[in-house]
Amino acid sequence: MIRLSTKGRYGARLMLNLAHHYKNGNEAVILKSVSDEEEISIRYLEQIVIPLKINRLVKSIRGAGGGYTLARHPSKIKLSEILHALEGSCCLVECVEDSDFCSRMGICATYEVWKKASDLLKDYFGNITLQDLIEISNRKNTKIKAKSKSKNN
Amino acid sequence: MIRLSTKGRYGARLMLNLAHHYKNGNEAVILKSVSDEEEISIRYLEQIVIPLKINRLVKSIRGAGGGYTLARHPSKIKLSEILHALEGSCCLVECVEDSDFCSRMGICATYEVWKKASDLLKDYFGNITLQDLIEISNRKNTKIKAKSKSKNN
DNA sequence: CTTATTTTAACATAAATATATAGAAATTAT
DNA sequence: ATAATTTCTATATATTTATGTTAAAATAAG
Repeated sequence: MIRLSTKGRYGARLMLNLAHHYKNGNEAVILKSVSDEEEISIRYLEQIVIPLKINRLVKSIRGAGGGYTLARHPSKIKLSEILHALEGSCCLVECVEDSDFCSRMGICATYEVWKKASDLLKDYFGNITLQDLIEISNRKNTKIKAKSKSKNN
Repeated sequence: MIRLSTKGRYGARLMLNLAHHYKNGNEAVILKSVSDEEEISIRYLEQIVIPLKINRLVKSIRGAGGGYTLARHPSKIKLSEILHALEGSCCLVECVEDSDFCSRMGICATYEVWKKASDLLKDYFGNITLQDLIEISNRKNTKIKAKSKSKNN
């Protein structure tokens, strides 16, 4: 499949969840709370958060009262950075980033196509920040609220 | 990873190989020859060719003198059709095609983003035919020939 | 200062899926 | 019949996805 791995998808949701809690002085959020809200196994979240920390997208605070926070303002974190941290790259096929991966690069017509498709995605994800996701999320939520309100009337 | 599976990649190369042999009355090509030329395990090609046949992108001719041929002219076969046959879908994440996949669709901001990214890819692959790949391939080859020629002079 | 609690961090393991190989039966041309 | 080739089924290996267990660090309470 052309598929974004669960790491990339769950990681994006983890980051968006932290972004939602970013206001109010950016208090630390524990993974248990993310796990409950996003319905993702806490054990799996623990693994996902490691590369995010290594790539300085989140900060960790250990011990009681600790948790995780975004390392920067949501508007300063691009989706492409998150995916890059979690997927190792943002490209569709390995041969696009690692020229040693396949010796046929020079003659392979499909290489050109995968390359351009990867660039399309990279551009797209490079222009979306967590702030954008928050706004999309808010729009969706207010729509839902409006709907359920009109139902009751 | 955001990754095209080997099925998709190998399948595209298999189809491109058949397309290269399409001229001359579209003679049948045996998988052994594809395997040798593309350096892909023949056993694996056997598995990959089945969905291509089911989706009527190739025709099979059994027995001695048999092999596989394209079902239509290369200009009439889109890359998106090949990927769809092999990947089941052309989308980045399952929730985009299968609304039962995730109950959070209504509130999930990331859904919107994966959806648009999937559409980007779908559009891109929907506008590339095997004929286009042949032309890219020819351009690449003549360039290589020109280079090795100038090296000798 | 000691102990208990909260939380991250690290390591190990299990389950599911994707990738790849192997053997042999079925079909067809000669 | 015989050789060439697809087709089917089984199996092996690697990678991804997910869970479980324990250790380490920081804080809070007494």
